[in-house]
Amino acid sequence: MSGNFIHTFIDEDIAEGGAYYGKKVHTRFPPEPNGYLHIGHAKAIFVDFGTAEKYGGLCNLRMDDTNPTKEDVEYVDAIKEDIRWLGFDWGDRFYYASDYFEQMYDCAVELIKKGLAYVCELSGEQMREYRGDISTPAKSPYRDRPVEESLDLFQRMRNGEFEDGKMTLRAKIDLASGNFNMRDPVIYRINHMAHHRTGTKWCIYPMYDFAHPIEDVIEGITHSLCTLEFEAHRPLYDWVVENISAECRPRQIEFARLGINNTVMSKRKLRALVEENYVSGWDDPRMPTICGLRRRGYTPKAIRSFTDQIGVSKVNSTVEYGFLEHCLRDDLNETAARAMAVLDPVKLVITNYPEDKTEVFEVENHPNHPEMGVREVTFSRELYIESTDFMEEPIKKYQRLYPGNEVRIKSAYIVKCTGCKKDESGRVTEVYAEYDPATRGGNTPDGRKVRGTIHWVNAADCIDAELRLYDNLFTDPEPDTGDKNFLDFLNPESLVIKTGCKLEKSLLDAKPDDRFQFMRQGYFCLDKDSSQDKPVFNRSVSLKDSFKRS
RNA sequence: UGAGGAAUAGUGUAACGGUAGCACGACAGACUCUGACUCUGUUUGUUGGGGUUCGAAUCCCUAUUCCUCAGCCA
Repeated sequence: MSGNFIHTFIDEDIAEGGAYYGKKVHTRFPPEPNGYLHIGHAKAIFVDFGTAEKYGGLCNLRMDDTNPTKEDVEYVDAIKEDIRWLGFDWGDRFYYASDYFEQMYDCAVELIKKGLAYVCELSGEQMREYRGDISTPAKSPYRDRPVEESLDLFQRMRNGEFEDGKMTLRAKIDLASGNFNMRDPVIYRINHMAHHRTGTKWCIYPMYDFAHPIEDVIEGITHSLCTLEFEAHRPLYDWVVENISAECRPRQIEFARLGINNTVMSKRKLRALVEENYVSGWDDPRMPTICGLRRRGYTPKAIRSFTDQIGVSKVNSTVEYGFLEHCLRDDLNETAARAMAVLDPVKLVITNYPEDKTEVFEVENHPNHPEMGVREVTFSRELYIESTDFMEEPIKKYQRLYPGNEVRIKSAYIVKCTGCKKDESGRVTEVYAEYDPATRGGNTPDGRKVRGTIHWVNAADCIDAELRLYDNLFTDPEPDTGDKNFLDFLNPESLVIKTGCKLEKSLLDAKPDDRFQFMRQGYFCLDKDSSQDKPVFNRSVSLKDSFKRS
């Protein structure tokens, strides 16, 4: 792994020594349990866990659950499962920010006592009005409230004496700061709502800017890695760490979040896609969620390879979706078993092959990995082949079936095309060919060159299946920038269901985690909807096709 | 016109002040019982303008462009 700017910062910290940084590098991944993890989180997970790993340190998993209005236990388990699936391990360091509420409260009291926080009775509307602007400082008539009074009011806020929004606790910093986050930010608000873990014990909850640095201090985090939008919050982060009784000084470092073209990544939008039924659920194979990618057939290795290679920087960037696909192909090419499947079947009749004869051929499961073994497929007079593997009038450089041309029927025989039959509309219904018995097994004893090899299944001995082919959910590279609305760019062809596909019999034994490469059709995996009666396979990604139809 | 960031090929990402490299893509070719894989080759880049220096992507000045911030969200 090559170094990135975060490593440079950490190296500097280590070089400077100091009481704290002599210890192990300690990071954390702090999702809010209000939705499912997506590929963007995978990058953050890689940065957080990967950085700790690089320095022989530790990374905690922490649920940042300081706002009960949006959070739910349902997400906690899903998040843990996804991270585990990606292959990261937080050991016994799984925490909830809500477990620190008492300590956060104590910190708030400490700030009030130091004259660094006060209870403010401005309403939300008033606060907005009083916030000022670039040239006008903010104001609050409650700023100089005596410490004792704030202490009393804050206690009573906690006791539940006031309704939501009635008052807030604010840090007393700088009402004229050019950084609005420093204009006496709210650090506690009243919210009479049951929290998914603490129930009704609390009716006041700390704000992110106040809670996060405290969480980091409590856990002994050395480097708090987060995304770029928190850059302007760093002065506040540092302010909190400096003004509470902290035993360590975590350093916040920001990096760019992941963007992928033709993809939306915000939880709000993904939720809209799910709730308005544009997709089948959070794990719809078209979703950029971890569970969606998993169902699509992505492997943890491919995702880690992706996050590893896109790099970490402070530049807002958009990675091409094709790069994610490349990473998947790269993995699956080595590990996926080969199998034959015909998506658009047309019958091929070997006219000089006996009608009642059946042969069994052994086919390798992987051309480069003999240790993956072989499987048996049956062969007889009538086969199904891909309709695109025959052209009555071949185009330039076409090397598959056309009258007079020879091709290899994968692992079986070499056949010579003799013609075809068409229906009244001109559609080819059957293709005819003659086989050469001397080429059994697909060999050419006379050394003749046969350019094309096509895949097939035995018409009398195959399974009927449904294949689902996916494309990007959006047709626009940046579906939600400027005045655009991402819903206007939903791709109507993002899911193409192909029924009546003919698969070789061995695929009946497929298991959920198996991955297959269907010759020239891409990589597939069994879908969770699949059953013995109705096998369903998802295409994870297509194969590259350099054949130019001109 | 406030504050904080960022600009390197089509995309992403490297380069103590010392030959601008890597990956993906694209293009061309070789190989092939997958028009895949693999291999070979080609293409394209330091935002503009000054300055310092023997030497600048890197340091300085300046211009331009883009991103983030005025939630009692995170």
